[in-house]
Amino acid sequence: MGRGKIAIKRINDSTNRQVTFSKRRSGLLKKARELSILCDAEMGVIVFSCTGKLYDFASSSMQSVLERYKELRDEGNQLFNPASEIKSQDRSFRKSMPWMQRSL
Amino acid sequence: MGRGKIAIKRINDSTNRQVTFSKRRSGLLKKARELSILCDAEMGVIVFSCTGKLYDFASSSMQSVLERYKELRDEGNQLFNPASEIKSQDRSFRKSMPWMQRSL
DNA sequence: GCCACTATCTATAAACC
DNA sequence: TGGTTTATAGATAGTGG
Repeated sequence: MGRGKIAIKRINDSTNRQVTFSKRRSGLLKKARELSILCDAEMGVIVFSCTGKLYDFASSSMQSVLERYKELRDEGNQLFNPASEIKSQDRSFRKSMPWMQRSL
Repeated sequence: MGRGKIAIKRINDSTNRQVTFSKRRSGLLKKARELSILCDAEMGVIVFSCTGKLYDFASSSMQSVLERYKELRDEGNQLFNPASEIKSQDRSFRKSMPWMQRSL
């Protein structure tokens, strides 16, 4: 969008990259906020800038989103009950996440 | 965007809400992917539909994003070293997140 | 590195299959 | 219920201060 079309690849010029990051980051967070409100969806967005600064959005609270994410991952993992029904998921989220076990 | 303008408030009609969710979710994930590539930013997006289905995107891996998020939260919390320098953050992320302590 | 402008590009609300 | 089309709203690339 804008005066010219750009290819989706890393922007080499750091100044331009920073400007684009600022613009698109705010656009992304706005879209996230709108989606959560319009569709009553729980969601979270976490973004780190190149300089390590954090920007985020959570419809409820990030804690709630991450807890729910972890629960769904645990279910998908079926670490302790491999025979039980597996909830359908679109993508490959059934990989083990031992680093998150017992964190709550 | 579209034939008509809509207010940013919960869509009451469930069919319409579902359609909008589907469209805007894919748009959001696309934007997230573009931002991460264009600006070389590490990021993660987690979305739950009304029906509880999970959709997400992570530039690297969700594990990496969440670990980094936790680390930054811990720094900001300064739970064990309140006198040390506090990294600047835009928003109110310095609330305690005891539920995440010692999870890694 | 940040705000304003605006020509253009993209996302999407409705309509239609 | 899920794709396709189309007009329009919205996002943003390039530019200037």
